[in-house]
Amino acid sequence: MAKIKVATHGSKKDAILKKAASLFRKKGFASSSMRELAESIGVEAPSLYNHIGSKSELLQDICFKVANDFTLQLREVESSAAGNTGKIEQLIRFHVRMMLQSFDEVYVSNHEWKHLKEPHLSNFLAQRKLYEGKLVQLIREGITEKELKNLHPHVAALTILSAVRGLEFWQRHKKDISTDVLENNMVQHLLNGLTI
Amino acid sequence: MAKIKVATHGSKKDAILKKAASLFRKKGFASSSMRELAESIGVEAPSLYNHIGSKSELLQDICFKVANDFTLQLREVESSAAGNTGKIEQLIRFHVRMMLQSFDEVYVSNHEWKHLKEPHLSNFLAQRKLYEGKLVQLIREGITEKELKNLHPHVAALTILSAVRGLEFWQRHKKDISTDVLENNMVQHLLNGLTI
DNA sequence: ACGCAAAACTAACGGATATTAGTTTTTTAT
DNA sequence: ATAAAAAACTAATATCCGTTAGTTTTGCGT
Repeated sequence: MAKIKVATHGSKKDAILKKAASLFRKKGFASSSMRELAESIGVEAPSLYNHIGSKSELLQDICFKVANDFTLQLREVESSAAGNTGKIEQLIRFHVRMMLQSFDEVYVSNHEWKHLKEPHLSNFLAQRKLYEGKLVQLIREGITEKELKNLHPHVAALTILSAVRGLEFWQRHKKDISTDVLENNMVQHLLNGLTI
Repeated sequence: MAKIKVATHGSKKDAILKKAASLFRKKGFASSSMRELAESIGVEAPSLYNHIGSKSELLQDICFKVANDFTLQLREVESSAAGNTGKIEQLIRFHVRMMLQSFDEVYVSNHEWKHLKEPHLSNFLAQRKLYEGKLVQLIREGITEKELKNLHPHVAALTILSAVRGLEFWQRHKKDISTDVLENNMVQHLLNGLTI
């Protein structure tokens, strides 16, 4: 009866993916049913299968879209003229923007990846590990070149990645503060510390 | 046939809770079945109900045990003689230790609380909000008293809490580094920053 | 206006789930 | 040793899930 509403320049699958990201974020992948997803779109569950292959495929598409965005940005940062500290700063700012602009998708990618099926699960984890490794290397070089304190590079990388990830809790206060100020605060805290 | 193995000074329910925390962490609450849990203990699923009320109850017990531990520690820190910065440092160190010593439970509390049923869900969130609020207040006072940089207190609190939370990814490297060094690294990074 | 493809629908299947009921075995207390 | 209580078992129920099959409706190109 009802038809799937498509945004301009978006396929029906894209419309489904958007709703799926929202549902998966709110209820978790395993607790979200195709019937619920269909209802949120205004259609019966089997109708979805005219546009998608399976429930798993939705999760894959969401997770890898996010992972690819970050991988792409990392490449861009790496080829920039900035120093190590500057590159790290660029990455922090990108994470902040992504979290605010694609909240549902980033959240799902961060929280629900463990429900990916093989071989996608392994691919995803490998991509994450690669990303993390590159950041560790940036920090390591920063330490070598006396830009950064001599902290354990893995711990520092984890601290940075986790801190930006924590912006998922920021959604409620979104209107209190602009994206710029938020970026600046995170960069200031993570690079220069909290104490005076 | 088989009996539930109980640790010294622990009830059978405690033994179940320990296994449940491990299972829920690995597979997520919604994707963990009572049959799986029973199997990991070496018993049939219905036998569990001689010791517990429901699957939900397991999650509640895990989440509130962790929440209470943190709330209790917060009270202790508040009544200490340390300054604001010192109190924040104590909290960071406690988070690190909790994450390493009660990994499964803290992880489940952090990731699976959304599957709590009312009124427990509301209680849990209220308790978290209270905890977060107290930390924000510590930071606010630190800023007023010129101990801390003038950052947005909410953002700083979120950064700290998220960073320690991120130690869940540290499990793989656990043996690389001692708890003390890890604590020191986190405190140093979050309070004094990464740059020299 | 008409035909065809896209996309909606209804009905249904096989399987998994938490939990209950009822029964048997095991442990504990006297 | 024996009775009572605790805790295991088997069987079963009702519900929900992802997905398929088959059918009807919709909408676009001619």
